[in-house]
Amino acid sequence: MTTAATPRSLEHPTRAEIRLEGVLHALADPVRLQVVRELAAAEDELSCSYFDLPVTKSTTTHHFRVLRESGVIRQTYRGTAKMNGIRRDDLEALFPGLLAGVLAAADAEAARPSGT
Amino acid sequence: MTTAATPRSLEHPTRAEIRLEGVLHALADPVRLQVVRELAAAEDELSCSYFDLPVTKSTTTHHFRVLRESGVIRQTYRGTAKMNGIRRDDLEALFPGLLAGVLAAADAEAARPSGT
DNA sequence: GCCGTACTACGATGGGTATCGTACAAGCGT
DNA sequence: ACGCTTGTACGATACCCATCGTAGTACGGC
Repeated sequence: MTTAATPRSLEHPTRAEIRLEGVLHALADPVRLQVVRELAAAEDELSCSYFDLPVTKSTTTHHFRVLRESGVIRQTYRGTAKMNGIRRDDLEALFPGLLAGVLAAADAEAARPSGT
Repeated sequence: MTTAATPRSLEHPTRAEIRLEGVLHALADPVRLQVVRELAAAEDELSCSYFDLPVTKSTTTHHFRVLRESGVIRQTYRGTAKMNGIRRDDLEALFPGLLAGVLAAADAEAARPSGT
């Protein structure tokens, strides 16, 4: 029983609650930007464990939460896995072209020879 | 004399040194985003003292430095004043459309009724 | 030469946050 | 039922950073 019911629901900001500052902040971290890029590349939703990030699992959870709470991604439970998808429609409605611009910029930077 | 010559030069990252992460970080702060928006709206360069920011002068200096060191703006001395201008060409060459996208997003957010 | 304006440098401070480890919870498969 | 996989919660830590105040430097004007 444990508590009768833990529907495992996740809090997401509504479209109106998404703040540009928060989105930019979320995207300003290299780990999170990598997640968003992979998520955007894959049309499907991806589980958290799909990603091979250079941090521990605790930190991974933290980053996914930042992305969710900033409104960049939507998370849903699917069994033991947690699926992640970009909130394209919401972001596009609020900030048209922003996501595409950032993703293009990330691609451009990744293609740069100074990729250390 | 002081030291014979203090050309008052300011260090700017070269175009190749500009990092997307740094740019996004710079733009993720509300004070700095406000500066960039005003700077983009005005075609001319603007002095630091032109801006009416909700922080002290020390903090203002700090924010302008972050913008300069991230490669978003270019600063030049003009007498006692320090003029600021957006590095449009460099940003456009590196991340085409990014600046425009962020500025449009900022405008969109500012136009939102939930502007608290 | 002096003063005022514009900006800077330095130090202090407080809050945010990226990171980790460990211990735990939830669900699936056998 | 048991354990494995997946992800979470909590606490600790260390660093970054936005903010301030005060003192100081640079330059132009009087």
